[in-house]
Amino acid sequence: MALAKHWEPHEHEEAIYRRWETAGAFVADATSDREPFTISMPPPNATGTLHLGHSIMLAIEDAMARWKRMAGCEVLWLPGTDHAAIATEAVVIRKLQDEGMADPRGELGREGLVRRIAEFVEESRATIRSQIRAMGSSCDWSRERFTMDQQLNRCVNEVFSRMYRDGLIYRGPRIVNWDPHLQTTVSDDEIYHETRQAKFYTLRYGPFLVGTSRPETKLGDTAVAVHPDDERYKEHVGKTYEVSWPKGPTITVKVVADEEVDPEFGTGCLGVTPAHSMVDFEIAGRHGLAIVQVIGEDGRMTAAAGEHYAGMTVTECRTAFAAELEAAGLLAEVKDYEQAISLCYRSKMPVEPLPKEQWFVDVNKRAVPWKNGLLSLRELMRDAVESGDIEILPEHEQRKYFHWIDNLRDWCISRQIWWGHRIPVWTRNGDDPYVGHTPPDGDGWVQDPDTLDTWFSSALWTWSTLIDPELAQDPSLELPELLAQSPDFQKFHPTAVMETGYDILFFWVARMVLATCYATGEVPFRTVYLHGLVLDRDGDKMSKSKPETSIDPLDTIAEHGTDVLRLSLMLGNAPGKDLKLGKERLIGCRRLINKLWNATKLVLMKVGDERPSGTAPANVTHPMNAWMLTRIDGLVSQVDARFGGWHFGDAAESIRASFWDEFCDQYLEAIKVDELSALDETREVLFHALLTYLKLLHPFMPFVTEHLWAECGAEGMLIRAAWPVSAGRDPKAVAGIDAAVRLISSVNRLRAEQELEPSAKIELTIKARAHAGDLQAASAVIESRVRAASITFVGANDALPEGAAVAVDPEFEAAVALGAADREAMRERLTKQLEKTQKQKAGVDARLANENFVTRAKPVAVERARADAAALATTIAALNERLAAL
RNA sequence: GGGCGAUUAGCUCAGUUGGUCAGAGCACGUGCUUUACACGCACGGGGUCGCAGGUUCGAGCCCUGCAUCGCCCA
Repeated sequence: MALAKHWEPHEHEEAIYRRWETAGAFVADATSDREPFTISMPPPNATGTLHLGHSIMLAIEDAMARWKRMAGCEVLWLPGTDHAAIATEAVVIRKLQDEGMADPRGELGREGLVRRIAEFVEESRATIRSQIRAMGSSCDWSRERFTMDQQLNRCVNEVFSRMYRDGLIYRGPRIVNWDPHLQTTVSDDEIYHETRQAKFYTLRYGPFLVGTSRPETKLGDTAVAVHPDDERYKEHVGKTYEVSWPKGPTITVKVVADEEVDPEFGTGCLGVTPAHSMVDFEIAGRHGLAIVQVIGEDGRMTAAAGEHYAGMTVTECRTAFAAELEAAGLLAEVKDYEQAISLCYRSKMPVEPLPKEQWFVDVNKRAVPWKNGLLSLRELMRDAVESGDIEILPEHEQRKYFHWIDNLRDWCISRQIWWGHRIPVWTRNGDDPYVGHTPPDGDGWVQDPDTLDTWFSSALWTWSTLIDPELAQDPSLELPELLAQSPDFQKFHPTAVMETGYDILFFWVARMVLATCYATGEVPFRTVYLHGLVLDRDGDKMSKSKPETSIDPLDTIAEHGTDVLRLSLMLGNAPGKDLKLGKERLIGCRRLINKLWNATKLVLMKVGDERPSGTAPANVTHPMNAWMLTRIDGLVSQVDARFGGWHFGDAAESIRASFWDEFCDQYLEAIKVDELSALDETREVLFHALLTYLKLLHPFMPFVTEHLWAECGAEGMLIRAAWPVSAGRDPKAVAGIDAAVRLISSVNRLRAEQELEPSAKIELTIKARAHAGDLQAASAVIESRVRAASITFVGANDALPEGAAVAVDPEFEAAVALGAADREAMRERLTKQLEKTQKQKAGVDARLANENFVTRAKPVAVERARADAAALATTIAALNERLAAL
């Protein structure tokens, strides 16, 4: 039965996916002898919906997985979802509030709220699951994981406990980023900066002038710092002053000398507010200064700010305090200023630096055994990449990684929210804290109320997902035993590739390196492939406020099908490169799929109901067939090389180019000639070529290729077909057909130039300087492609017909005998070609005349130049002859 | 302020170790109901490779400076 007119994705995609799944095509076998290839899918938020960031991730990873699977690897692509602590808790609380619950935390209590969140997550997780399926993802659903699964919790507790015992986790007061809106700390990487128009105030401050953009914090100052070499203030260093603010309080400030102070900035005096600035906190630590907290966790001024200000919000206090300073004549100057403020990624609200008792990961303590030494976590992260154990692509991201490591501070891992892995620490009056993966024996123990940063559990993702869930329930097993006895971990870890967006390198990738090297002694992955952002056609971030350029993956799938979306994300895709995606691009991809569809239709018609084997025939007689086999062969090598170098966009592009230009435009047109299509070998080559293109394209457009594979009646499912292998055919052996292709093109150019009627048949004469045999063998093809009534071959030294339009090539001349030839047009073109050729020859000659070139350039280059000069000379002679004949 | 990039045809981008490297797709122009495909076919026009120096026999490619744009960090 003939193929339908067009590919209708919606009629087939779901059924095809179900066929793959039912056949178990995605399931990895931990007991196989095949080489493992593992990808841990970066887990989307369990409550999220598919966006283009997910789509590009899934498209790339699925292409990797399908390619490696066809190439014979035991592929495990492990899917999962993330509990996304802060985001999810906030969403559920808002939902409950919308439903009329004023204070969900207070009304439900901890257990109640966590249960509600868990229920919500469970329900909404189905959405993202089905969307990952809709993308065609060939991931192993039997191994799906969730970051809050039992065995993942076990791993989290194990790692926390071990780090605590090794002294790598400590509890201590430090300045943290406090989000008063979400009522939790956030890590350094969860904040971003924005510049806003603000005022810069300079206040009279005892004997000093001190500048600040946040005058309200000055209520909590305990020192004035100056640079040790600053002569202006030398006499003050070491003294203590009392500063009385108009409405209180009176603060006591010590004058200290500290290198950190920039004497050029402002007045060179820095009011030190240890409680509300990271830098000041460190200065305070160096000089043993008091810490006075004047801003509370609710974002309001504390009692320490004095009775007058206590209870005001920060903004209210700033206004009030500035006004009172001015009234008292203590405000020396106010100017406009671009202030960089810190905002929380989640809430988009300003974060307050506050001193707080929190859990931290110490990145500087040398306590990790690694390669015969004892390293700090910072050094460990550096070594894993520096040593080449982990490769980061694109390479320049590696430099950013090192830069980030150099500036890394201890990692605050505790969060004041309820949805997440609870910190496995229990305390009891008078006892030392108990830290472990199970609660302690005895009564009266209270577990730390905080939960861990989501990234702490995601940091274990590559291996905690491979721990056997049954074994994880046995508390008597130590972590090394759990690892040793989990078949999946043994077979599939370290993973091969971590494929994710470059925007997540520090949040996640670096932390996986840290936690995994520490806990398992193995790197989490060999290669980090970082893809770019998907932007709109103008190069801006996609945004709902720009609907005309915004593209939604689900809409695109509905409108064009999944293959179109995937291909549009893969063509032109290179590591680290942002991708501009517009509607035009989608249309372009749809065209390729349509072309594939129709080419298959033609091949099936030509091949007939009795299908050939699909393998390449061992021997072919017709040069056109040899040419096609050679082209396919070269393509396979090229695609392998590009896949191997992770250049997916280039791989897709080379397949597209070969398929369209060589297979469709040349070969499929050629086989319309009966003489060729009547050959059995042609049917075999046709079918073999088509199946090979289907295989090569499968990682990029799995649905339509799988469908066409079935339409071809090929064996089994394409997803399990063997990846093509190049036979290493010599392209020089088919140069004759390359010449024929050029000849067809030049004759058609003559036709256009002479403005021949499309239906007019021509009399063609060919003078072959090379490949005469192949050109003659292909004469029927040439005849059909250029619409010739007849072709006459003449010897290399014979004359061409008088008054004919002629095309000149280094290897042939082609003459179209036509009475009405437009001599002027032809003279013009030949002259133009002659000028161009002469210019080229002059360039080559000049090089060859240069003694330095001949003696100093690589011999290969010189030889090539000589060959070029000879070929150009032949062409020039022929062109001159043609012009003279006119 | 520190770091990382980018700048090649109207647009999106290829150009691997310096030597036919000035290319592709889209868009554009002309012609075509050629028996798979107008989501097509044939043919064509279009760029002093951001600017200025330098290295070299030779630079889109290497080096230096500048300009413009983008991202990350402070």
